[in-house]
Amino acid sequence: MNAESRQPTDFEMAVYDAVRLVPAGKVTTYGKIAERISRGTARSVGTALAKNPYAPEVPCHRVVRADGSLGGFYGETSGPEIERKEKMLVREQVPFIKQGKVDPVAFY
DNA sequence: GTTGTGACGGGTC
DNA sequence: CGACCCGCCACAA
Repeated sequence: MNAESRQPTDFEMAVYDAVRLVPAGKVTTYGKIAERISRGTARSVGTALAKNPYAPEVPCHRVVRADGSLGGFYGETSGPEIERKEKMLVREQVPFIKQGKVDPVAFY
């Protein structure tokens, strides 16, 4: 195994586990994940997902920011990956207020 | 133990 | 609306 890759910590495992519980057609926020696992905050959750070694096994694309913006995808805060993320959500019938913004009613 | 970084959140201007 | 600032927690060097 490469020295660059490391094993996920208990906190990160808890984050990935919580994200897996998010059903298709719904989204959740980084803060909600933090509250659900009762560990850390949106910051730490975002950092953990950024390293997400379980993608796409873990539907990290269903995790968005509290303001409805998509946040990031595959370590990219913007770019073609983000557009792909939005496409995936639309494909799962997730309601959008406008391009790049998810409807808060879809928050799980 | 200290410092810097990050896919955040809320508040202020 | 956007831009800016501060606080928050977890992690690596």
